[in-house]
Amino acid sequence: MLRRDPKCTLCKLHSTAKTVCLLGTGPSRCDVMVIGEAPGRYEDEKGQAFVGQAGRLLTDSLERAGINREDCYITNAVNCRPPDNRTPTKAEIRACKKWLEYQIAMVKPKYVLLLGNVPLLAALGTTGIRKARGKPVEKDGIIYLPTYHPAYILREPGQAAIFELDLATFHKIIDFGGIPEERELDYIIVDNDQRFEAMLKDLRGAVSSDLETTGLYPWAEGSRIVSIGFGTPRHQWIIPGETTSQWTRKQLEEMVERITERLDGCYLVGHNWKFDALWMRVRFGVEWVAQFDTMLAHFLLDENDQHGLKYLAQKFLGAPDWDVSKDVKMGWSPKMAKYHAHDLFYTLRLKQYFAKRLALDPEVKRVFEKIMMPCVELFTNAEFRGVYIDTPKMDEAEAYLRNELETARKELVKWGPDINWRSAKQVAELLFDRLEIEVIEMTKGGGRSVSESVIKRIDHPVASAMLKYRAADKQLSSFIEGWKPFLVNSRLHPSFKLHGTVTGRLSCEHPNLQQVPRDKRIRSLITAPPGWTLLECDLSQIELRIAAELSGERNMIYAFTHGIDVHWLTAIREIARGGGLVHEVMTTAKKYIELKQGAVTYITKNKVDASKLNYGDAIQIMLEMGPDNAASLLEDWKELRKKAKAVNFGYLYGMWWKKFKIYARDNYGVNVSDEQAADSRKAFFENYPDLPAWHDRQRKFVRAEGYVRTLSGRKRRLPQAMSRDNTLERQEAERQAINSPVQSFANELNLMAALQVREEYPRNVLHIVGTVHDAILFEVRDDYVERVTRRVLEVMSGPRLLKDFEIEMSVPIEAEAKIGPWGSGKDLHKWLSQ
DNA sequence: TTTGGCGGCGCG
DNA sequence: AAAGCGCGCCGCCAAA
Repeated sequence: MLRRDPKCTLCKLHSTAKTVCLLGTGPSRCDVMVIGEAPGRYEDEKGQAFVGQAGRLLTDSLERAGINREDCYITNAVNCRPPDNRTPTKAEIRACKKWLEYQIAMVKPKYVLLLGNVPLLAALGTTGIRKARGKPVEKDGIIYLPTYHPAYILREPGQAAIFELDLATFHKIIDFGGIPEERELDYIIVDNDQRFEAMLKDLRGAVSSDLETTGLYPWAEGSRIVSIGFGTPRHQWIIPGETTSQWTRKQLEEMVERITERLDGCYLVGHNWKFDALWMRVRFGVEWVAQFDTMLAHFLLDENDQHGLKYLAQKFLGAPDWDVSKDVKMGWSPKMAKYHAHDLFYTLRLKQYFAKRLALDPEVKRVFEKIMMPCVELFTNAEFRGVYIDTPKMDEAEAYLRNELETARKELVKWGPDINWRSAKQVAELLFDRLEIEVIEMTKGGGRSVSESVIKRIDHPVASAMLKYRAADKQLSSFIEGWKPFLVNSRLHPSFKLHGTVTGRLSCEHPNLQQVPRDKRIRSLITAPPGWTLLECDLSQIELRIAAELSGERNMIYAFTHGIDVHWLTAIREIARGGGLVHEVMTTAKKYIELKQGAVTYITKNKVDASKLNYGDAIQIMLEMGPDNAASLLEDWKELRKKAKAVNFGYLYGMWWKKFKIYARDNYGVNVSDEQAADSRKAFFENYPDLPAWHDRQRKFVRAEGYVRTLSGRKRRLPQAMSRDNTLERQEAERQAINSPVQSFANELNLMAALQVREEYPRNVLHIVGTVHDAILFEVRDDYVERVTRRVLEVMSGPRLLKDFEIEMSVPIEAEAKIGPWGSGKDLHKWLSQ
């Protein structure tokens, strides 16, 4: 056991220090050692190292990096306090080095963190912390990582990020058991049978896999897999693929088959695995299921960051930039093999690291394991199946739209024969310069806006032709022409990105299935092939239900538990308050009573007679009959509900009345006065009095913590909310803190249901072909439509996975089904009676 | 010739 | 003073 020497006289510091030879603290034998500069005033007084402000910062930062201070031996390069807070001199460092060597000999650390220039000089004999920091150095079998001293961070808070990054690097080194970038790859090109057999034997435990391909779209003409790779903790195996002459097609197929068997017992790791799984499915017809996707793991750990493999490897593992040019990646070469080996190597290493990070947050980990990873497989299948397109109908739609476009164009050329009507700039010049129409709005970039909202307000014959042109042009270019390049055997294969949004919703591209117009002419092009039926099931009013659940809003909860449509409730309450539409309310209510052959009973159990109907009762009856009944009696009510829906979402998520004014004008051509608009907002919160407190709770939480969580535990990090000043960014973050848990959980419910339904039916009966935020699209075999529809609605109103997440909802969840071509499907009742 | 920002607009 | 949230795609246009 090492003994300190309070009578040490190796340098002059003993004469001024209160505590002479203040040695370190921590386990006398451990892997990790931290070396600081010298005791400060507080340490000197206390006789204990690293207990001041800088010590606390060190402890916190170590913890954030995943290192427990208790597991480290912490000491200083110089063990007596230099007077006047000066740094130790070189001579003092040299003199005290003996003590440092004793301590190292005792502790026998594998990894040493050097805090600042003084320990850098003491341990490695070099100076220049700015250059040396962040770069690990190996000496006498010990890995040293220099970084700044925490005291420097206290003085220069701007350097905190770098300090944290270095500590993260340090953690990685500990975790990895060495300096990542210095550890050599050991890759083997599988170019003969012996190597293939050796590879199979090596495929056990955690195995990373990755493909190199000729492109991004596996259905494209000439798409091929260039190489198939596997990474183990021992080797990286690269199999020359379809574009090489190393193996015949038959040999490759046999190899893939044997690998498939072997992978059964492995823990398969991929980065954006859906991509690779899809390629293997398309090119070889095999289904390789991964247990860990490093891209999705990082997405859950930081949704605000990028998730590319190279970026992450460099950020977390200190990897070099191993990227090569595009043409190297697309063709087989030794250079490409090495590149491929890097992908495999770092995918496996990232898995080690992210698995530990996920383990620190069990809630997020559960989302990863129970939702994200199962969804990788679900969407691989959805994308592989694709959506079926009614191509003859598509041709008809195209002809119709081309005709529309031409008609509009003929009208437009009367006003500007030489104008490119797709150019906002040229249109603005025509309208506001040549035709001298008054400028109505400016764009964000300072141009004169020619948006739909502006054109609608222009009283000139050119305006209506413009709107017609735009509508036809948009549909034609985005949904007819835009789809053609992706059409393969009458199917589109959109790509769903599980990491596509900060809230956890999916995004979709190539093409985007989630932005298909509701216009039947386009939407109904998506259908099912003969023998199958398209089924769409959506969670009704799901965001409002979740908002009601989270806020505990009494009126919303009442409405949902009593089967009242909340958008309708808002609409009716607004009418009752404003006192408008008296005539319409009375006649609709009367008609309803007559329809019901006399008296009706409404929720308050009062009996109402048509002849003695008063306005208050009429309002109650309107509420009870709901929007569909009302609309069947008077068309106008449909619009009204739509308007209320926008009001609900707008005000719910923090919209201000000024925006409501704009909304009312653009969507309903209603010019609302400032007073009316402000009043409508007030009324909304009077109708739903518990919402403000929920808004406040969310704001307070996000300001204090810098994040919010969904019911499932998924995190939305909003560091901007922690700003001390009430900046625009902070307010934005606060609104996101309100919206995010709602939007996020709505999506998760949808995914939970999709996962369960998929599990319950085999693929010869049902395919999920896509999701649209709160809806699932299926293809169902004709003879199963009724059974499946009933079951899907059941599952969506309470997926089993909620139990795994210990979520109990007091607000009921309901789902609706539409059977038939998308956008023109019928509900089950109508479908059965056809 | 390619890239990125912008305006505009489709969806939940 | 200013205040819904979340996306992708099209074409234009200027810069590289």
